[in-house]
Amino acid sequence: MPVDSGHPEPEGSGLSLRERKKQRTRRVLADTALRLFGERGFDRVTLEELTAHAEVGRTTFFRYYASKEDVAMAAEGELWDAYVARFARHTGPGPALTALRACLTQTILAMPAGWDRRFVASRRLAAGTPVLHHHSLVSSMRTAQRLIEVLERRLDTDSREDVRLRLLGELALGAWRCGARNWVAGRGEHETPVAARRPGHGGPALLARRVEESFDAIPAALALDLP
Amino acid sequence: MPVDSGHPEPEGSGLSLRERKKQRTRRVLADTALRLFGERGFDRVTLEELTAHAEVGRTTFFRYYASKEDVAMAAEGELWDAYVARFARHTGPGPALTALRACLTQTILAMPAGWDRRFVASRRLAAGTPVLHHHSLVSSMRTAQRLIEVLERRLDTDSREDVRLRLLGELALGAWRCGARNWVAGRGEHETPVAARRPGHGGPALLARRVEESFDAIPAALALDLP
DNA sequence: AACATAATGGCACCGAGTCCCGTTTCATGT
DNA sequence: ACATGAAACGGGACTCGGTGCCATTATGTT
Repeated sequence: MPVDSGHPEPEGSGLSLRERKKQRTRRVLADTALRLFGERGFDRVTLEELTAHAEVGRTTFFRYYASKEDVAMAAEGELWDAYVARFARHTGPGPALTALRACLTQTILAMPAGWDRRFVASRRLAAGTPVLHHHSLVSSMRTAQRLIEVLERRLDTDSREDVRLRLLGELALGAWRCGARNWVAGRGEHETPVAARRPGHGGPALLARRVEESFDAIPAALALDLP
Repeated sequence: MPVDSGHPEPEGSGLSLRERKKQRTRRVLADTALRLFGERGFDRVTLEELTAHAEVGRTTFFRYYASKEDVAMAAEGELWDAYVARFARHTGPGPALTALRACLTQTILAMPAGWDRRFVASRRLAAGTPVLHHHSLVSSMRTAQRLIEVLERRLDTDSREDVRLRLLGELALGAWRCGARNWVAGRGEHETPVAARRPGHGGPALLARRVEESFDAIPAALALDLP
């Protein structure tokens, strides 16, 4: 869809009028959703109300988002698309886990301005809404699957032949979940500087840091002893 | 609920008549569900039909299972309950990952007879039904969470303080997912003996073996190199 | 200006899940 | 054996997410 055909509109962001309208509708839906859900709770807002506020028909909504959960967690979806794309582009020898890790932090830091605010709003919703939390888990697992498929192509192997591929994908996203959880909780490895103010949780930089810390902890986790 | 109060029924499995009837209804629902879903597909069977075949009211169904997905994946739920219970009981020093691993394989091997057939039927359904696959992922993630809570109590730590706890929980269930996937696919580390006949997939023993292989592969996965 | 195509939104429909409430079935004490 | 209280049951109405159909409108093209 984002492929450029004839551009009759030299003005704007280089997209056709139709494309710009679609982008705009998509944004309006996501923004209104985050606002309404934040105000009154995910399950106390019906799609009827959401689409009314966004001034689109109910039918149109489903042409932009696959489900009510989907629009609430849109920010996460954008991160995963960017992550998989980056990892697929990434070329270079070295440890696979390091590559997975580097691509993830780079992706986080490269997300467009304002992304972190939308993301943290989603996470806040998910914290109090089981179905949203589930949606988040599933989307991260789907990301692991997509990473594995990239690895399979790169190494020309089947992940059923070599269990290591799947383990790596699972592990990378596991580390992400640890890091993200600690980020929204406002807790760090050692200290949480006062600078980590509530609303933004310190921004993408701190999120990336939390994820790095989780990756760092992997060897120590394997060695953890029970008393 | 399974606590023993006055037992007016010395006959049977040591449960009251009411309790036995409930167990029976629960089984009937799960069995009919697996049969109908297997015959015509998960989303081509309505709850109306399911409850009609099981001869219970629609209302009653939801007193036994939380959702349509839940009854389809009941076998998995039983495994997780048993796993968490065993790990909570498990006492003994040593590497935590080893304990998680041992408890999992022991739990698999200790599941009641016939469990593996129901389980493999569930997995087969899930393979062709996205919502069931999602349900499976979420229930394994919830299990990781429960294991983490056990670890927290054991070590008297918060998993936000010590990222290693969460990483371990994630890793254990990640290894499970790898092993289970290879088991249903009928693929092994090196070879798949002819003995691994289709329907039962070699039974719990082979499943446990696949999971062990996944745990074994963890160090090698961390060291995997990209060309 | 006329045409082709894509997006829109109204409408009817399906089915999962919740709630309420009257009825039935089991457990228990006399 | 029978009465009583509690628990399970099931019918029916309701909400709401999600799908399919189709006429209408808006955009891009010639």
